[in-house]
Amino acid sequence: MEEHKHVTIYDIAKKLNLATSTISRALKDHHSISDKTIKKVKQTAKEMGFVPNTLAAGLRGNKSKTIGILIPTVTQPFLSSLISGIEIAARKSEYSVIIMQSHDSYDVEVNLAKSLYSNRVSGVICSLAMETKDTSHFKQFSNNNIPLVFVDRVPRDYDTFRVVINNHLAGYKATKHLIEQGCKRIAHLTAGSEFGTLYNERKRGYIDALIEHDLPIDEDLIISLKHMTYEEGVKACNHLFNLKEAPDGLFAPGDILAVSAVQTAKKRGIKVPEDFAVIGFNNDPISEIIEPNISTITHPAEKMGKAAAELIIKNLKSVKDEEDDAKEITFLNTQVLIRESSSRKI
Amino acid sequence: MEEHKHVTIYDIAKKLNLATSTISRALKDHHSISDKTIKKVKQTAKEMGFVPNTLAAGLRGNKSKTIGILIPTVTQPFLSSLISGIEIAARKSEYSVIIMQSHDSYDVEVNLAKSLYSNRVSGVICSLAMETKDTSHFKQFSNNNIPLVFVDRVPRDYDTFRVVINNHLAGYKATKHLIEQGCKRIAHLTAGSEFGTLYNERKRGYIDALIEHDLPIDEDLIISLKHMTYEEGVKACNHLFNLKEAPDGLFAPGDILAVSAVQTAKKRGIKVPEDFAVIGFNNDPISEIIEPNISTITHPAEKMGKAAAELIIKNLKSVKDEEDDAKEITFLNTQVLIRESSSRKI
DNA sequence: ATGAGAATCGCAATCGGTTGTGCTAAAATA
DNA sequence: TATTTTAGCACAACCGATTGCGATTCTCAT
Repeated sequence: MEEHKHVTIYDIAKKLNLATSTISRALKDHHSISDKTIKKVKQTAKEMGFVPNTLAAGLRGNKSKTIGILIPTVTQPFLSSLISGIEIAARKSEYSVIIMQSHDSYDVEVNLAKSLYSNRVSGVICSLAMETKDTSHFKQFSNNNIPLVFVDRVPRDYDTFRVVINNHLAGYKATKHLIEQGCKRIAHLTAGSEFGTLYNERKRGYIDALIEHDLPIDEDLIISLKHMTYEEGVKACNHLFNLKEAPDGLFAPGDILAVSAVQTAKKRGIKVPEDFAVIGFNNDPISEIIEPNISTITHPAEKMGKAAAELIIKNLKSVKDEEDDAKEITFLNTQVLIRESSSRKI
Repeated sequence: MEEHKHVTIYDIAKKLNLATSTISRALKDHHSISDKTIKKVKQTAKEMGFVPNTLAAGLRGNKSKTIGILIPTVTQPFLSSLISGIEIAARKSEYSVIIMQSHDSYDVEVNLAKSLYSNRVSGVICSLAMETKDTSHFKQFSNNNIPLVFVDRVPRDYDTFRVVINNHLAGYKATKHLIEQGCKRIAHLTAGSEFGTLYNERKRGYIDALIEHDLPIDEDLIISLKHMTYEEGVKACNHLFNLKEAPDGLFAPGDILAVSAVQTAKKRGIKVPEDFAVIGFNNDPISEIIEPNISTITHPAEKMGKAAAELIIKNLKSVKDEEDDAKEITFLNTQVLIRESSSRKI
């Protein structure tokens, strides 16, 4: 197999009898290069099939026009949509995207963070692993002016960019909706001992809604899960239905859990939404296909990804404009989508 | 903000009064370095917080320990699972994964291929865009000994690695299953004017099964879609149900289409599977959650991703072992999962 | 025509590992 | 003791683009 040698700016320089510096500048429309030189350089660059070597540029500038994504997994609808949003926004500014999965493991996350740093990514977008209770492995980015954005599962105490929704408000709205449908004993699933704020906030919203409507808070109706999976959802729901005083509603902080609840209820002959109203979270594709389709809270995954990527890129451009108020939390709106699983015809 | 300077092998060398070459070799257990030197170097490297600069290494060796993924989108269950498999296998060998979405556009795919090349990826894994009818933009990889693996949506005529299932056999098995359930008029959805082989193969399997069982091939029952979406599925199914002689079964080459078929049927009062049996493809999560849950063909996405990544990594290691029979098509097994949407109690 | 200033372009260092080659000292063999 | 090996490490070129600074050429105005 023949070894095609890569075409470099040196080759172009030699062919045109110019200095490599001129080539380099011409290729990026530097003002100190004449228009005709620029045109000539670009022309022959194309003819020779020149493709810039990102690595060389990255080494020199100590950055790689690459955004690192560090998330639990890529297979959850919310996260794959997030990735999509990031990728689209990044590409628009000619950034590449490199992806790593923590699988919700703290140790893995620590390793991958180092690997991202090793790759000299220009910025990092992260949604924390379930296990993570300490974020010191992100200091290497902060310490080196590598913009860091946490999305969705954000740490409680790290002073950096965040892109989140108002989880408290969302939890409140979801619960209030159920109350308005006549539910008196609303159950809630949440994450056990969480370091981040996401599920805690939703739970707070749930509790505040109950309080506001003079409903009692029954700890028996609040179940902590280790993982947000279908199986754990089924287990929790069966537990709930076996209570002496079973719930008549459920706010699940994820659509998969809502699906498991609806199906577990049906299996036991419990009518949804008449006997048991359910609202989920995220507006996953499945929520509107399942029967009954599931009320949920919208979660603008792609928009959040776009916002996160743009935060990084903007911050990278304006190195000198110290003015722009960094470290800012971005809130985005969410809506209650009322569908069959919670609309009682009262 | 303080500018932490990166620790380099030069810093380590200075501190230990050794040459940088010794540090470099020691860090990767080169045989020409004594054990105690290795130990000492690794020790102080850790103490000083040394993190290797991937870009520098990549520039020197003209490769980046990175695998590029070029696929239509990351939000389809099959593709996100594929990514997951690739990422896991890649990480095991300390490769990173960089992802790009063609959004089924040929022009975008061409651009992204160039970008991957510019990033000096070690290898490329690609599932072709729907639009793509020409693969000359992949020659840059082949010409430079960058391993290229096509997965699932593979080109018809490119001599390189492939990871696919036996689509003909799968289509045959799916159709045969419907026939065995008593279906006489089985419809089929497929992709219009496809350059690749995927949907054509499934269709061939469908036709061969019909022929083998002496069933007529009715072109009215075969509909070409432009995109494999829920909406197009609904449209196509409504068309089918409006035929004078409506079908009594459907082989859909994707679970989303199967879902759309089942729901369209239900909406029209057509009983599934009694009046209309359906089998999908891929075993997407939704297929077993929907009611009735949907018979389907398994498609081992993660395993295929793993296989593709391993193909690349193995091929990269053995540069000299010209022996290993490259350019080999990997076939993987698939199964018919019989669920409610197609099991008639005959 | 000539000097000031602007417009262009070249030189060479630099980023941080990698690796072929060569040198030196210690270990092995004669 | 003399000589051949071998282990252990140092030198320096190299990958390809970037960029500060200096040098040269060109443009007008005087």
